[in-house]
Amino acid sequence: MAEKQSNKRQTILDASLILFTDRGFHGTPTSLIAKEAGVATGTLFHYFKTKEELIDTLYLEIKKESGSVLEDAASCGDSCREKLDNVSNALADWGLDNPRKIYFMQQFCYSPYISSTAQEEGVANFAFLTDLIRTGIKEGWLRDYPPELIRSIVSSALMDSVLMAARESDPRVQREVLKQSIELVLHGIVNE
Amino acid sequence: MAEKQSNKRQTILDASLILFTDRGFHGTPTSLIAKEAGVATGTLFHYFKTKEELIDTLYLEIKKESGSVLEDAASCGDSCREKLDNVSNALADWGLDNPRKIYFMQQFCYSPYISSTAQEEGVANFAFLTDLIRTGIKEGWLRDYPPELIRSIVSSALMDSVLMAARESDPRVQREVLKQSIELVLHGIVNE
Amino acid sequence: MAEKQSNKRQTILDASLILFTDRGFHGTPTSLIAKEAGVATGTLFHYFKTKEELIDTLYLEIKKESGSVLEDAASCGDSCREKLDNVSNALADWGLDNPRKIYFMQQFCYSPYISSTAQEEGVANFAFLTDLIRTGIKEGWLRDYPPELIRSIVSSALMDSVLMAARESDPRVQREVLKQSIELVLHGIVNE
Amino acid sequence: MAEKQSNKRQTILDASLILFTDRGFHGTPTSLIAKEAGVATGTLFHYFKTKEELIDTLYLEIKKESGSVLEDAASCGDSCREKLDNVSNALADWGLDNPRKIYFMQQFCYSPYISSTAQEEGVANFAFLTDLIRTGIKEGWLRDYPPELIRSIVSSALMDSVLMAARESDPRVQREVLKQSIELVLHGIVNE
DNA sequence: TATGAATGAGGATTCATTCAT
DNA sequence: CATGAATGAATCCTCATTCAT
Repeated sequence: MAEKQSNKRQTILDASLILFTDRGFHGTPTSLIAKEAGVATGTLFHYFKTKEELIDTLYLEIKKESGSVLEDAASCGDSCREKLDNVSNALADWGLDNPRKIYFMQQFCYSPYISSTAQEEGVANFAFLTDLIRTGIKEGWLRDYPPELIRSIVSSALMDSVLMAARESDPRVQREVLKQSIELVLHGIVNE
Repeated sequence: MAEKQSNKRQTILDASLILFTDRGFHGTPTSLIAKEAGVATGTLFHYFKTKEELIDTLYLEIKKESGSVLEDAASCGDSCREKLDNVSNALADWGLDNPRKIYFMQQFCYSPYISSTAQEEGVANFAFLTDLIRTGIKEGWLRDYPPELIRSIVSSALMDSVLMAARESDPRVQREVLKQSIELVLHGIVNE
Repeated sequence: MAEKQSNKRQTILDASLILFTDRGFHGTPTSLIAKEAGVATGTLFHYFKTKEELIDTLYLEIKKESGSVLEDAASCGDSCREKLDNVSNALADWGLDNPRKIYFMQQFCYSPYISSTAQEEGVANFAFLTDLIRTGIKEGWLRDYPPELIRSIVSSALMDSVLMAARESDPRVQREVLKQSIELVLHGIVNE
Repeated sequence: MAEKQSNKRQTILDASLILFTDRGFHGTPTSLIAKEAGVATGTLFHYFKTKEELIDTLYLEIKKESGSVLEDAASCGDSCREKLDNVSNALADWGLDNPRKIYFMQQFCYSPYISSTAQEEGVANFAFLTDLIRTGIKEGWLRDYPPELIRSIVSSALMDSVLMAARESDPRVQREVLKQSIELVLHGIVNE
């Protein structure tokens, strides 16, 4: 009932994620995306006016998805501290399930390929994190540093760690690597 | 006196760094690099067999330069702790002086555009950092976590911070941002 | 009515034959072929993945056409001797009508430009000739020499003669030259 | 005393013959010729003003060499008939010793790459053959056909045969193939 | 003579995008 | 909605040739 929209659109986005992370933007012709998605080249341009729009869309959808995953995690905690722990763990879980999405964000977040408007829109999905940090500082258990800076450091360190962990083959090792990363990073920002 | 060798090679590398960080690999035709460097297109290919070789070379030279800057800083400290501080500060200083080089490394370090052999060669320049960390752990003042993981977290967090800082216009603010970042990051990895 | 398939492919092949025989492979840019054929450069590469594939295709189509012309001629004779005469005359007729095709084959048959697989495929179209010669030898009226050798000598001599004849302007002279060539060549291979 | 001219010129011509027959004109950059010849690119252009001049020169030298080999052979016979036999055998001998030179002539004699003046000059070296044939016709033992046509047929058939023979590995087989070819071809042009 | 760095016009090929069906 | 043939501007790279040393 709800999922009316042709599934071709999603098929194209799925194929794009794989191809872009494997071969980069430039290394991925639209014709190849269409072929892998099993549609005609013209069809791709029905759903996305240009290649850039396709890229932006994919970027935003991933940003949105990860943002809401983390926001859900935050809402499941009672204390602010607990919320931050939940968020960290949720990022680890989701990242290990979706390493390509993490890779995509890391690889291209500063890329000139992504339009700056998409860039800004994407970042907006994580505004709640800054708020969370701000609260933690007020409560005194987070060190008193610029919330934006804390958020930036935490997220870049954790995203990189997810990528490191994803390179391990044993899931137990993956989880261990991320657990340690979280400990290291959070230890840096809490008092005591 | 001594540096006879044609400077065109270096001119091409310099122009490439600016163009690549402004416009990305794909957005930078070799013809434009040649034009900006003030040489003929053929000359570019005289020094670099392909565009990819140019990219790899630039990547490796930057990795090498930054590696040796940090290594020099490390050698100027007496204690291991002092060495680590010096390295952190050196990264901040060099990064603020060469934000494009940081940007280049961040933007492309996982990029499919850079050959994996160049990737590996580049990483080798930072092996001494892992050793330094290992020593710190043995001495007891660094927390006992996998040295590779610590190095990865510190470097990704600091490089990101350099980029944040570089966006500030006031040099004083830039230095302050980086000072805070170093405090946050190091606090995460030392005991107590 | 039936030939729906875009005729652009054939247009490109036709233009190629003229240009290649006039200017050689190297002297014929793909852009010029496209222009003469009245299509966009991209279209040429839509039908032929590379310039070499275009060349191979043209070579093979000509070999196939000439092969089937000669085979048809052979099938129209009662005796083996008659078949051989028919084949010789058919080569003369077809050659005078299509001197460029003869020229193309002569000029490039051993050329490094044509892939060796195309080379072999092309030769296969004339296998029936060797069989014909073999029969003639068994019947006793052809001299007992290696059939392959006979075929090679006859065809190289006649093809060259077609080219000589084609240089004459008067069709009557052309026919006379070829009649004489056939007499000379066949006289060399028959007994008595 | 006599061989003053720098041997580099000859070295370049030697390298050219090998490269041109292996890779064709277009597939052989002047830089590669220079490298194989062990000289600088500039040196090549000291001896040959352009690439075309190099090609023409090589073509003419080969034509001249083969022409004089055949002319020498002709001069060693008493009767006209004997001369023709000697010429045929000399072509076979020289061809087997220099298959690349035969190949070069065959591959490129009609090529648009060779200037038409070089073409004509080259053919001039074989004028004596036409005279020889003309004499043979007058003497009555050669069939009365246009001498030019006879010469053309004989030479194209024999050159092709040399190439066929050269593909054989056993020298004995090579000689046998050529002996048979000569028998076939000459049988076509003599009376009786 | 000999060198080889430098040149830049030219050429094969790619690919985002359109549009008639 | 869907198709895929057609387009042609744009790009990477080659290579004959020059010239300062």
